[in-house]
Order: sequence, then C-alpha cells, then structure tokens
Amino acid sequence: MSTSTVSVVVVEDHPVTRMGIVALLGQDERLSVVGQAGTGEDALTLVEAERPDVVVTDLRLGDGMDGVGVTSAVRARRGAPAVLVLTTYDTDRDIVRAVEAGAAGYLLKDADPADIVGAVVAAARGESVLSPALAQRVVARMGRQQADLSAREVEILAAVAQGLGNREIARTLFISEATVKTHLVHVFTKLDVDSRTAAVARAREDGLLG
Amino acid sequence: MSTSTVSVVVVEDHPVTRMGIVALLGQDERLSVVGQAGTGEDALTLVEAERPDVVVTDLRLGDGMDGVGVTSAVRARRGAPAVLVLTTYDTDRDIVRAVEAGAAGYLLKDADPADIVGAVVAAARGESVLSPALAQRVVARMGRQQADLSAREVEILAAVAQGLGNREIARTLFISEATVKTHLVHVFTKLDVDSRTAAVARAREDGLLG
DNA sequence: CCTGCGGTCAATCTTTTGGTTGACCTAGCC
DNA sequence: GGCTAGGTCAACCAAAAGATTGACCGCAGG
Repeated sequence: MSTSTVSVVVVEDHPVTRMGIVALLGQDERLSVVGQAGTGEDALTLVEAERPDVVVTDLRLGDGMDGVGVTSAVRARRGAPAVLVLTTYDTDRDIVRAVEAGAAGYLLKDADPADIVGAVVAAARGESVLSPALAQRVVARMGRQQADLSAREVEILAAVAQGLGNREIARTLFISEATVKTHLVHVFTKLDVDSRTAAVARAREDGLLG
Repeated sequence: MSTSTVSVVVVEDHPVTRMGIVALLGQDERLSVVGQAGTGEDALTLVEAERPDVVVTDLRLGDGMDGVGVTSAVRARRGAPAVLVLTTYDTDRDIVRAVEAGAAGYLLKDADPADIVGAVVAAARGESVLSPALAQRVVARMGRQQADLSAREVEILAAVAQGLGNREIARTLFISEATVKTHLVHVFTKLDVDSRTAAVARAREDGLLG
C-alpha cells in the first residue's frame, strides 16, 4: 500500500462513465488514478504494470471478460489490489458472484459520490464495503443456494423464455416433446416452481437469463 | 441559438455518469455546459431558467419523470431547445417513444466520445442524429404499430410475467378466473401471440414491461 | 465394475390454459 | 338516446402443459 495517496485503476467500458469515475476519484487528494481501461483484458495488463492499491471495475464490460472475470484474475495473486465493483444494475446473482470472486465491495452507480470515494479509501485499507441493502440480500441469497441447471436445461429454459411452446422447442432442438417435458420437470424442481412462466420469472430474478 | 458556443443542459440521475458527460462536453470549446440536473423536474426549471441550445438527457431518471417526459415537456414550446437522448440500454419502444416525443437524436452511452460531442453540435444546428443501427430499427418498428393494452390488461400481464397462474391472479386482483382469461385472450390478440409465455416475451421486447 | 448423472424417449393421467360465445354493467361520446 | 370500449362473469370444449412412472444409453469417477 502506498505511503500517502491511494493509487487506483478504473475499469469501465463506457467512455463517458469512465470519465466520470476518473474525474470523481481524481478530484479527491487522497486518491490518484494511475490508469484506466475499457476492457477486461486491458485491465489485467494495466494492473500488472501499475500495481495499484485498488481496482474499481464495472461488471458489464461489453464483449470479452466481464467484471467478475477481472475480479478473480486480479485477486488471484497474494498482495493483490482490492477490487471494488461499481455497477449500474444488479441481480442477486451478480453480487454473489462478484463477492465470491473476491471483490471487497459492491456499489451502485447511483450512490452518492462521497460514498464512492469513501468506499475506495476503505477498500484500500482492506475493509469490506457493501451497501447495507445489498449486504442483506447477499446473505439472504447465500442461504438459498444457487440452483444449478445443466447446460441443456438452461437451453430449454431460454427457449421457454422466448415464448416457444414445447412442440416448437422440440423441433428447434431436434428432440422429442417428451424430452422437453422431462427437462422442464427438472428445471421446475430445481427452481422450486410449478409452471414455465414462473420458471422464467425466477430465472430472471436469479440472473440465470440475460 | 447562441452566437459562438452551444449552451447545454445535462440531465442524468447517476452522479458519476453526469460528471462524465459534463466533463466530456465541457472540454470541447464549441460547447458550454450551463447547467445539470438529476431529476426530470429539476431539469424543467433549469431549462426554463437557462434557455440552453441543447438538452442532453438520460431516459431513466430514477423516480418521477423519465427522459421521455422531459423531452415532451421541453419540446412543447416554440423555440425550444433540441433534445438529445443519451442512454445506456435501449428497447425499441424507448427509442420510438423518445423520437415521437420530439428528440432530435438518440445515442448509446458506449458511443465514441467524439461522436457524442459531434451529435450535440449537430443537434444545436437543428440536425437529426440517430445511429444507423438504431434508425433502422425505428423505421422497422414504426411499421408494426405499437399494440396498446388497457391498464387492466397490462396489470394482468404483469402478474403473468411474475409467474402467477390464472387462479392466483384472480385472487390477488379480486376478480374471477373467467375474467382473467378474458383479459388474457384480449392481450394475446393484441400482441399477436397464443400463449402467456409468448405474451411475456413479446411484451418484454416491446418494452411494455420493466 | 458399478454407480450416478445427464440426456433421451414413451405412455398415461390430471390440471391448466386457451378459444368461443354470449351476457351484463358502467362511463364517455356523438 | 344510441354507440363504443372496458371490465366483469359463465359455460363449454379443445389443446397444451405438468406429474408420474419407467426405461435405455453414454460417460465420468470412485
């Protein structure tokens, strides 16, 4: 950790938002933005070169590696910088995945600017920063452990989410309608619901679908 | 319209993004940011006071008035400033509504910064700015005219999207199951689909649901 | 080798949905 | 007053979806 100022790398794909974050963090004398990246890949080489104290990253980074990937990669080594996730939208699943990947904190972009700056400083000190509302949801979520569907089941569910009927799904996937039903029964059981519509709703709130 | 520099008001609820946009626009000598607002209501009083050449607004503005509301309100008078919508996500419906409300342009936040600045300048000259991909979708969309569901129908559909069955919907809305079915038949007809799941899928892509 | 899991399929039965028709009431409009 | 649109409900029928049971195959792992 630096002596006086905290060095920060900002990872965010949208140029305008990236400028905003850099501007916000840069105007605080405790912080120093030493680099910025628009993709996950660039972020990793940048972190390697700059060895910042904190990495502030968005979750969605366009194509390629996402924020969770960046987090795990960055945190993989000892002496690694702290990672603070700063994102717009949030599903429970995103938050859990980010925290599991080693993020020190998770903030929404509509947070108060002062809170964001404060979170970066706290993260640099090794503290964990989760907004109370989010923290609550994370623990609530850890309890009901993530349903994990097989690849095929997700495929079926995605088709259902598009509004297809069982027969149509069977045709597009080249399997029998009976098989589609079998998969759906499994999906329903795993998601603890009893209709296709409810399955889609649940999958959405769990972040299993786009 | 000003003599030399174009005056701009920025409307965006997320402080960080707002800072980014202001910073981006402010560093171009052709532009001058004369005000910024975090809500639609503030935006209107600000526009009234500053009489800018261009208003750059997000579509989603947290609670209260949204970007479309701001657009129509701002454009309601003669000699009104041009409105440029700058947003993150986009459904076809959002774009169409914004354009219909009188927006001169519609850009995504992941656009190149130079393009954004250029769009503001173009908007000030009274030109229309739509990214080609979006423009294509708008026209494609104008063709199949927007289905309009009654308030009750939307209510029913929203319940369906949450995964509720007809019986549950009937109970929560204090009506009979027969009525729920009737509404759904109307919804299906209007959306040109033949199942609840397909209705939800269609409504989503049309932006009729959150 | 055997076990478990994922994927495939079939037959059967119950429940839910969707389609159709027709009806009544209310509110707003010409 | 007649007309239309939205909301309410009922009865009935057809189709789709869901539940249950049982079976076969291939493959990874103990």
